Amino acid sequence: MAAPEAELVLKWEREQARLRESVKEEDTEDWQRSPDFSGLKRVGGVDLSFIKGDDINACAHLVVLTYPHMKVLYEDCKMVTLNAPYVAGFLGFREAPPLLQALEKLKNVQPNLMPQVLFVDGNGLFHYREFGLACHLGVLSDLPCVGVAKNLLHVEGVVRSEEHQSQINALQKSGDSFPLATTSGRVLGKALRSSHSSIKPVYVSVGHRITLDTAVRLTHTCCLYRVPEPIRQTAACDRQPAKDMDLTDPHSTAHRGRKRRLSTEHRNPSRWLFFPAPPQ
DNA sequence: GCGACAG
DNA sequence: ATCTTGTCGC
Repeated sequence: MAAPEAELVLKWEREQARLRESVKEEDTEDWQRSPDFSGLKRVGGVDLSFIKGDDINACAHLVVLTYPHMKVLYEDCKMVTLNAPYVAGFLGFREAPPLLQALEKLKNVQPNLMPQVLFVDGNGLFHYREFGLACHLGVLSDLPCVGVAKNLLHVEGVVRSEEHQSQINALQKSGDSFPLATTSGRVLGKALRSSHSSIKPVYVSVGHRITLDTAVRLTHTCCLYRVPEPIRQTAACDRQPAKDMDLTDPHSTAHRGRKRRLSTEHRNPSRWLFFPAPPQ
């Protein structure tokens, strides 16, 4: 946990400022304008998973699901060695490279399965310099991206205060949200109650080529549980059982998530709004 | 000045 | 990020 090199941080800040100019905060796709997202067929999710005492080796995951049914179309996980340390505010420099490689591989083996939008585990514009991991991946891949963080990053005045907690308490039902505004008034993201069964919100922000309202609406429709399915399925690396305890094997039990189970009993009720199924 | 701070 | 164990409820 050595202090990050000041010189490196300065270089990273310049790079973020440069790439920030390419972020598109508008809905660039037709399906984004549609009330029910008709035309949207594939949603992707990316994430990195680690093992207890090792923070330089990780498993890079990429999954592509059907929309709106959230069935797995493609999944890939690969062991990678990271070159940058974790420094809050600079996640992109650590995680973007291997995730971009996974997208590149998909483009080569199954270009027809390229997702139309990518869910990223982390923030987008809701960031110190308005350039979180979701923006980083968005700009470098030019794919529409949505940032979804499970924990609150302390950005310009937005902190875990009593005020913030009371706003969370006011989120009555799945789909409710409140804006995350800077001291200067700019709304950088929204806290969304993504499912009926979880009180803890998820923090949604624009990554690239999408509007904040569209990002929040889309995130809500992709949630069966608190975490959007594309990101959640990323942890389900439950395929062939590992032969030995080989940590370089992405299929090792150390990287294996829980099994998939999509029994209707556990689904998010408000999600039925988008299906020809029973209400509440 | 010190601490807080996505994954 | 990751570890940790059971428990209560639909």
